[in-house]
Amino acid sequence: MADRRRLKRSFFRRDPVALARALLGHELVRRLDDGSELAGRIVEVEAYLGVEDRAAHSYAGRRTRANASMWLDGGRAYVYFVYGMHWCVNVVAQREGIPTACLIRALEPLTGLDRMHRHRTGTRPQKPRKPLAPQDLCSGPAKLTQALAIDKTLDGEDLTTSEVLFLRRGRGVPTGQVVAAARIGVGYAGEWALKPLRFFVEDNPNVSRPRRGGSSRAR
DNA sequence: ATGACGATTTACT
DNA sequence: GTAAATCGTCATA
Repeated sequence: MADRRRLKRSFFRRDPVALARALLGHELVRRLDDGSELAGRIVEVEAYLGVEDRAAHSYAGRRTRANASMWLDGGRAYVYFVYGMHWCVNVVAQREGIPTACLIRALEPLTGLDRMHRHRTGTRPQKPRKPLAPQDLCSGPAKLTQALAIDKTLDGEDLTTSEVLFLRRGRGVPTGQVVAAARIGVGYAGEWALKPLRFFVEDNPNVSRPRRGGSSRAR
């Protein structure tokens, strides 16, 4: 198959910080029921370190129906629902039983832009009413799930075998172009909110919040 | 049964 | 800058 570029299990079975950095530059691919393909290059990722990480859903071993996928083997998808209306997608790291993951925060749209645009501006809720520039399609964790039609049905999906959601090897990002900064939206996590666990491609217009930084605002 | 809370986005002052 | 939209899930009772 032309599956040669698909990232395999061994790629994912490493600590979440290493995985987050490694994911930059590779492609997230979504195949729809009608066979069309939507794809984007990963330009922003956050690492969630598991039971010790107060910002992680799996903090202190807290295990629920909603976050159960975090305990799956590396290379699975963890899709969760937030704020009553948005879905976000993670790539699970390490191995079964170790609940660490990487949140995909932004993509550089590559293929299927028109379809992405329709997904982003379709009927409510919380969707823009005006035409969007390419850099508005996938420049945020819930924007990209809208654009790629990712929701609960893909929670737990095995990215190493799935026909509808997977990762494809892309052009890597030079270390010098990777910026580390504090994670977004986790102000409740105390000092864990300050750690530089967010990684993005410098000067890429698709990054959700380009600013560098070591601090984050408390809620 | 009820209440509080988000790993966000958009629109508006 | 701030506020509203919106609801599944979990903790408490």
